[in-house]
Amino acid sequence: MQNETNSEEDHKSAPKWRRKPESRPDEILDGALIEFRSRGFAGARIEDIAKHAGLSKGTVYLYFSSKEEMLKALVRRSVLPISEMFTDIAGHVQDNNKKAADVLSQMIQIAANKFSNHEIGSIPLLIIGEAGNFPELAEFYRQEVIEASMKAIMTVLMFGIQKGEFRKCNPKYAVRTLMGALLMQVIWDGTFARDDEEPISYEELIQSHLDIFMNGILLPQENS
Amino acid sequence: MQNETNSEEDHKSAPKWRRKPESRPDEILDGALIEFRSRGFAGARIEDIAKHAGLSKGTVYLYFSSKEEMLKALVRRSVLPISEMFTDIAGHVQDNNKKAADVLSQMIQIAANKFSNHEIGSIPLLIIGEAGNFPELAEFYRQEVIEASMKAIMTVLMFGIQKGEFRKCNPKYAVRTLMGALLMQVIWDGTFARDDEEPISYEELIQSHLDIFMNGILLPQENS
DNA sequence: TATTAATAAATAACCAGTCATTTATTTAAA
DNA sequence: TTTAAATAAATGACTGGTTATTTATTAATA
Repeated sequence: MQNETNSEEDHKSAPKWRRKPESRPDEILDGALIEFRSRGFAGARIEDIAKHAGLSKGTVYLYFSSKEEMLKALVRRSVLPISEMFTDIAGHVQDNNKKAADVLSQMIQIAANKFSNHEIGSIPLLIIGEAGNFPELAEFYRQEVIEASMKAIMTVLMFGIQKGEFRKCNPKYAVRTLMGALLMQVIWDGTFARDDEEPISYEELIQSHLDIFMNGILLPQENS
Repeated sequence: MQNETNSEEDHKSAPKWRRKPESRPDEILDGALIEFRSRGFAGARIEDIAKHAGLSKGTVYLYFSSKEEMLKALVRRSVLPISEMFTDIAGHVQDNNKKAADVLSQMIQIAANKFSNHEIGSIPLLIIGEAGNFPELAEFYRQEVIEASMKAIMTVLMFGIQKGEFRKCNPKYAVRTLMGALLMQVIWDGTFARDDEEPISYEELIQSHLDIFMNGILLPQENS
């Protein structure tokens, strides 16, 4: 991640070389995530967070004005890729001639992929633990991640029902059936999984889950 | 918030001071749950917990030796009814001639009922937030609640497969499909639900969920 | 040198847990 | 029955340790 150093001396113009790397705030957030998750927000010590980034306590205040600001930045950082992904996919549903079931499968698989990344999957767990202290943050996450995701999924569900591909169902509840297993896996990994055991395979879980869900929601059809 | 007067005779009630009732530890735990959930374990103040029970700080130490002890007692209190319930039900599966699907439905409905009780449903959320600080507690909950529940459900699933009632599936994953929606609802209620909106109906959600799940897992049959 | 980055030390709150003291209730002597 | 110990329950000021944030100082770069 180093920029080309001042091998080419340029005194006045060009990108200024700084010891402060661009990635510094990100590195601090990485440490913050680790500490927030393992000690809780109140229990996490700034000094420990700094240590993860190879800095001393005071230095993190050059990048974040407070502990709370770190938490907010952490959540913000995790949110963008998710909502983008979903609205993007949903926008293409009606255009192509894919089956709704395939679109749905694809969405869940992509989501599973995202959330299997610790940096993204840990955030909902953090919010669950801190929602009482930071209700605005929980509300933000609800809107930007959960409701955006639900909306995208419900769109496809309704589309599938409309087409006669899916049985009639209430998408408001069906979406919870669909997302629940994924959430459960995220929580399992971040809370209950032990080091000494074979981890649950996201891939197999999602495959099994989609198999049951699709079988449960598809209308029996002669052929297509 | 005054005491119900003593059963024996007493002429005047002095509001300032109350005799130690048997229920006192439970009242303290109720307050602890509220504070732990809204501030996190580290952020919760003993004085606030005490206030919920109408006591002063020092008094809670007559009942619990430390904050950590309160947390442990809180989890312990919530655990017993759950595991009892499940092992009890599972034990009766093979005896009667119910369909596996009906047994499963019943189990999920009973579980939903239990977890819709705030005192029980809040505990997994608490553990998710504090698993890093109290790994033994997370492990305890995993074994006593999650694995006990999973085991009971998987028993019924395997029974249903064996009977030819259910399609072949891997119970290890199917149980996650089944429990996930319930977990999602618990988290929704405890983390993201707003006061200004119609709450999601457990009953309707579970009905929809079971409908999809059963439809997804049942073998098509002529008649029964 | 001037400026920015980083640090280490200092400050100011905060709060778990303790304990000397107060208050209600019970016991039993008068 | 009245009254005065004795006991049980509850209190809240206080202590000690911890840590977020600020400030003074040093180091590195342009």
